[in-house]
Amino acid sequence: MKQIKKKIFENFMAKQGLKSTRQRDIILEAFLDSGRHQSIEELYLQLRAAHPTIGYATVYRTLKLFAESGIAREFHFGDGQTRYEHASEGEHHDHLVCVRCGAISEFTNDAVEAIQDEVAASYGFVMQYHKMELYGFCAACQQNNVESVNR
Amino acid sequence: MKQIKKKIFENFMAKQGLKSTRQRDIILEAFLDSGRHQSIEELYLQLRAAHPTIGYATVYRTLKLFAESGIAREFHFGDGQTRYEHASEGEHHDHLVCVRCGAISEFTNDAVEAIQDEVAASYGFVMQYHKMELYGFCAACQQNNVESVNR
DNA sequence: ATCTATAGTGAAAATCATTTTCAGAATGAG
DNA sequence: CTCATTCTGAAAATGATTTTCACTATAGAT
Repeated sequence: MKQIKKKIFENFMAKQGLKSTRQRDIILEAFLDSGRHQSIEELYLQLRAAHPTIGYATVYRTLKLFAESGIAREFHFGDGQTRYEHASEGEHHDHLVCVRCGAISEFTNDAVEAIQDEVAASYGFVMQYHKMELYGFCAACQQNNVESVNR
Repeated sequence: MKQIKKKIFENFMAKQGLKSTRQRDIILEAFLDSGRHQSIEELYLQLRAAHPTIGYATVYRTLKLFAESGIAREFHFGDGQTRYEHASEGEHHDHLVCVRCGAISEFTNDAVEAIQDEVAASYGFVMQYHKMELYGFCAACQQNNVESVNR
């Protein structure tokens, strides 16, 4: 999986006439190893530990390239930060976001996918992509009052 | 409907010990008369025509109050601007967003609502609210290549 | 109606995430 | 190895939103 994505990105860069650099390799590696739904800041701070010279702007720029190449997808969950998650061709899932601790989990539901196509069709829409997010209290946050933050 | 919302807001303000002011009345009136999905800037510019002295900050502050009181709902459609739409107790709908002209239409689908509850339950989630957005090309944009912008 | 504590306002400054600029550094096709 | 091109990091710029601050308006008590 990781190798496939590296390959996809490599092909994308070649096709666009863009160069492969040490920084991009480092950021790609870190992104692929990271948990899903990382914010740019989180990834930057993590990177910075091992590679103190990498700049914020480069992380921004590189994550944008990942999204363009198709190996990542951009997300906004209303907290003002852009997050990136790993993306795979043909694969789609939706999100459950805990409004208390911020934990984000994923789910897939075929019925939802089907209904979406139906709705789009009935409005004469040609759908490109869609988002579905359920916001509420996750199981953990209902039980304890601990400040559990886990994205 | 308009009167009901005014009443709801009035009650909310009273309960919070907040004052009723000329500006808030003006903004409320404009918001209720406006189309749905207005961005803050759009509403501000419209207001400014009739009331040149109203400040940007006041519009921001007042729209936040509308959202807190329940008569408005905040939305982000990925264009970096916050939009507010009219909200009513118990009523829910989702959105179709045209990626070309930006037109936003609404739809409701009971099956979607039902499935959402189901999914949330299966994850032990207590759902507060949810969002579903379909992005694609609206019927108009498929036909003509005109720069039709209509939110 | 008047006082007065409190909340509200507008303008400008501050903030925060993100983007751009710019001068120097790295890459890779030839 | 050369050299045009792309990259990079740091800092400045941007754009949306929030806060600050001195002043004003509101509303409950007098």
